Amino acid sequence: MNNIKSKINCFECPKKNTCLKYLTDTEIEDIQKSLVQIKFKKGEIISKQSSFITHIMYIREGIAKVYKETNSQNNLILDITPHDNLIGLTSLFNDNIAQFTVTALQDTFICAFDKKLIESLVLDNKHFSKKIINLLNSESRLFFDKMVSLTQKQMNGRVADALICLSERIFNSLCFDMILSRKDLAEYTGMSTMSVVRTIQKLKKEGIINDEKGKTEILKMDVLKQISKNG
Amino acid sequence: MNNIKSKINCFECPKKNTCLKYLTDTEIEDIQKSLVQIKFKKGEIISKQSSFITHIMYIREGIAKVYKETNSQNNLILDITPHDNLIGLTSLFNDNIAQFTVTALQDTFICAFDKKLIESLVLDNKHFSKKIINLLNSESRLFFDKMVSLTQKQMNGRVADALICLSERIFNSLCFDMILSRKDLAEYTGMSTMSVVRTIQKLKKEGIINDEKGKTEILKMDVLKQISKNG
DNA sequence: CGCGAGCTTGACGTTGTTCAACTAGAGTGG
DNA sequence: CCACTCTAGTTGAACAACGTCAAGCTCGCG
Repeated sequence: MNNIKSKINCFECPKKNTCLKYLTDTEIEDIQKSLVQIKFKKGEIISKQSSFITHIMYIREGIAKVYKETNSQNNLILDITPHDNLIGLTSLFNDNIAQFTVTALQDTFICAFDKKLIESLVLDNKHFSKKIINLLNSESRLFFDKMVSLTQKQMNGRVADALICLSERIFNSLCFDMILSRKDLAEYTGMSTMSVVRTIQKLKKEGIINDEKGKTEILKMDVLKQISKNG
Repeated sequence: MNNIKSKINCFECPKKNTCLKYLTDTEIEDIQKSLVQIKFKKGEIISKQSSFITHIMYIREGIAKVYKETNSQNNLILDITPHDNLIGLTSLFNDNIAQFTVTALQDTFICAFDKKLIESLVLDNKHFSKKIINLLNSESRLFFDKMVSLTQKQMNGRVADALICLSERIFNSLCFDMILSRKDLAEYTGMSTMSVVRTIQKLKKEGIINDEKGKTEILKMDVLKQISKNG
């Protein structure tokens, strides 16, 4: 973890239009004042379940995993969150205790906004408010779909869903770094690590994917989609 | 389904403080103007997945089940929603296609508010906005917990969770009408109907619950909670 | 009385987990 | 540079959990 000494100015930020699009210049100035920028190394904890939430975080660069720590040995990975996304929105106007842990899957660059400030912006700025509610609801939809995947599909389908998610939502490419360990994949799909291994080996043998030295390539996306559909 | 001829006046509504608490009198008047009140009989569809959403619904009386219809035979019941709750909030500032089907588990009395009106109230009224976001986020938390239950617990734990939910969240009583069929319970817990039956029979034999003629009683809540905790 | 929907039960097959042993590669210290 | 350790990944065999099939049951209802 590493606080950035020379803060990037929000007005000059190349991400300005992604993240601050709906804010006025005065509002961006307020953001700028309270802004904290932090770099996290791969594997580091960005936010810990049950701790006090003071900030809403914007992933400027990198990828994070968001998961519930449960009493059992296995966690449940709720979401893999790529750059240009906000983390912690579900704590808005709710209690300030983090509902999940967030860690960096790659080196990750975070802009942390004061939660109270964001809350007041949501109340004062209609465009921002609209966007935030829209984001919350889009997120909910992803979770509903994930819930269907987890309850209705069996191993092949769930692993296929995970791979499709990585390819389409996270990397936007058929070939990508396998940033998730087998155990991560297990916690993401609600399976055991060994079952994940076996399922992936099968997909490899059938020539549907390739997976070597941390690089995964989807060779037959159509077949993978079919597997996802059939459960 | 039955449109109410003599509309209940919002200002005289005994539920006024639950539902319209954060609105001004002028705003309540607007609500009143566009208000549609509908009675649904047990089993009737209140809102159908994939149909066009025009209204946000308030369950004035009754209980509804909210579920995803999937390609498989089995649906996934996302939530059992008791009276004094809003349905359809996840469609706010999102597209207008219903993401799930809602049916009445009991005779249910709905107040349907124009969605566009609600959206404009959310943008214009800070207190209301705050409350709506709070509701959305509280709902999300329930879903996260449900997801943990579905993925990490086995049958006993999941059935225990369902019964505890009915007792504590829906009926607020250890003894309640079993409004869910065995198939409903299966779709709520992600199990097969037969497995639900077997699990419930076991709980009965062990004297933890009683279940006769559509009435369910939790005899040993402490044991049930233990089962829920142990998975 | 007979019908049908929902519930129940047992036997059996499938799916997925667990345990244990083994492998490969990365990092460490001498 | 080599031995050593450590972790992640892999594999097979035994086992448990859960679903499926088929049959019978119950109860409300016409």
